[in-house]
Amino acid sequence: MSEESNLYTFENETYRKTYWHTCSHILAQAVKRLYPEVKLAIGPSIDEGFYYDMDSPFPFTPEIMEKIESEMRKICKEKLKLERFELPRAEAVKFMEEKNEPYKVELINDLPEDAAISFYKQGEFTDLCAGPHLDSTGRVKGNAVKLTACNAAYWRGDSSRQTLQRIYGIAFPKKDELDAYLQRIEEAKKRDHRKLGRELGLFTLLEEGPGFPFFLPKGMVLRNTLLDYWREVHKKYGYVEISTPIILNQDLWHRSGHWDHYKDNMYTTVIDGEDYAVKPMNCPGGMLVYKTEPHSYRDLPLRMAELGLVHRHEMSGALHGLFRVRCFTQDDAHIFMTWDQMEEEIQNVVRLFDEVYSVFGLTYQIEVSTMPEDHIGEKETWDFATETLKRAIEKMGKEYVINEGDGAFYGPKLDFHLADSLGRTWQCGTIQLDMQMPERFELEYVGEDGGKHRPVMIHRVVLGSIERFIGVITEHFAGAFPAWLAPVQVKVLPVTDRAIPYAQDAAAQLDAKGFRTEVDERNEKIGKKIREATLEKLPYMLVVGDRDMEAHTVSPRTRAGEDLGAMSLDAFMERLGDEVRNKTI
RNA sequence: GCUGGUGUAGCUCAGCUGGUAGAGCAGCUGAUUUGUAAUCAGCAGGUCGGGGGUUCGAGUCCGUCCACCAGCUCCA
Repeated sequence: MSEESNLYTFENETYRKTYWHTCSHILAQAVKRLYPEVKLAIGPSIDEGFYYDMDSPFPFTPEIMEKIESEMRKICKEKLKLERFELPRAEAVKFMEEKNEPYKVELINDLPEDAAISFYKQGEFTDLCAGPHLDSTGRVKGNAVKLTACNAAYWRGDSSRQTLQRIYGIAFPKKDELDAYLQRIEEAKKRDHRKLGRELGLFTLLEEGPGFPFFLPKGMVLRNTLLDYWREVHKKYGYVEISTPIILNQDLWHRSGHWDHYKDNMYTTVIDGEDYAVKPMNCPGGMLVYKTEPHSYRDLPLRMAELGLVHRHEMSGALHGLFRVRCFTQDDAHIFMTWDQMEEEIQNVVRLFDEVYSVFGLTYQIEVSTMPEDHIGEKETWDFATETLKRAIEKMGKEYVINEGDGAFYGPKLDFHLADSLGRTWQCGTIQLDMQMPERFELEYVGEDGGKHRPVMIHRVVLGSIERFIGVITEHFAGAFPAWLAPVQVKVLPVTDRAIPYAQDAAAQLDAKGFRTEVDERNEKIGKKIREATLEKLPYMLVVGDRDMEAHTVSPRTRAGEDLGAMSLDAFMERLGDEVRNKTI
């Protein structure tokens, strides 16, 4: 596809963002027409739509939002020309002062000395804006504009400043595109892991422990199956497993630097008059294990994995289902190695990631997070570590984006953002390179030369948090987990009471082969049993009735509603066994 | 933590301007024995998120705390 051919279509990102940006001006104009007392802050386009932040003396209720929407439609019909002009700084400030727009005045004052100060005028409305914009409000299709939400946002994203009200909107060139978009949002709601988690009996969150999830029996089967697989993969990649305590004394946290950099998020306790803290990360425990015995260069790289339960005090407003909790299990590992093993070892970790993510059909984008303001260690060490991370993945042909200043306090990292089936992304895996902890804990190994040397370390998680990952795959699969993961793989449904013993016998055979099986012995019609088993989203139902008893068959049905017809139980078990072994998605 | 909203039976939700709670599903009991997405009937189930206040009287009004939801901030 040639570049110019799609320049003015909605698929072109630049055009789309320009379209949405003009929408945000139309939104502001509509609000100012209806409510002149509202003060305007900023209104950009975003990845999906646009918003405008405003300071309003009253909340924007749904009724008000509808009024604004219809005013926006009117403005589109008016086909107002958008005209750009510039003003010198002093006049620009005066212009916005006269309009009584204090936020705009602040924005102008903060613009760099040499910046052109530009405005866009449409009808009676003029806004400070760098542009670009569509040439007329008539270019926006009025009936395909929708204001989707109104929420709080801080002025300039600073939580210590004024709370503004942000109105979100979306717009498309065609009405049916808007409808399709809204339908996709509905679909995402149906997949919400909090709803599915309750319906499928996986986990629950209770008032007695906000942010501390309870796993229910079916959720535990899923979790343990996931962890069995995790252990299998890690064994294959040369890891050993350890477990370290949840509570450790406060001296340790001072030594590791966590106390200085992380104490606001840590739970503390006192034991026998001494201060302790509940671990928010597993690394210090890993350091102590490393130090329990001397190491030779022959031991390296030493890959120590730990399914570590950590607790972090997250702000109450940040909690969200299994995605953001206050206690979770990290599938952590600390890899100790020599400096010249770094690159190869990073690649070894990435290969493990690739293998695991592909099993779930998840794709990812890599972010390289660099040195944050709050950090330990020298800039040169950081630069070296950051370059090593980049080089390792570049050599594997991986692409990445830079996330400036978002590294951990002890080192830069590669973050793996997984995209689910709806295209939403979640940060799960991370690979962090650390030259600080080995220093602080005085880790050593004996080199080929017989001298003592300091190892470097990788912290890494693949799934990230087991809880979050279960949330992600619940939404990714919409609760219909692949057979190898499904808490119940087969439900046997006797048509009448006469078939119950036959059903129990089939279930016993399935069970003996290791398949997770249930029998629906209730006195209900087969249609109801099928309906309910389908809603439970389990992979297979086995209908068994008089005909099957006669012919020594079972009649499997998939959750997708496909009747596979009568077959022998052995034939069915072979089919299911293949699916489980191959981890078919 | 901040802004706005919500909180009624296990779940999904009714309950008008204040007059001490209702449905469907789930559960239990019984009838029914049924072949690919809901058989019928009966029974039981709630100090209406907590604790205050206003009132003759509060699920309904007011303040407060808690939890949840949307977002901001922060993050695995």
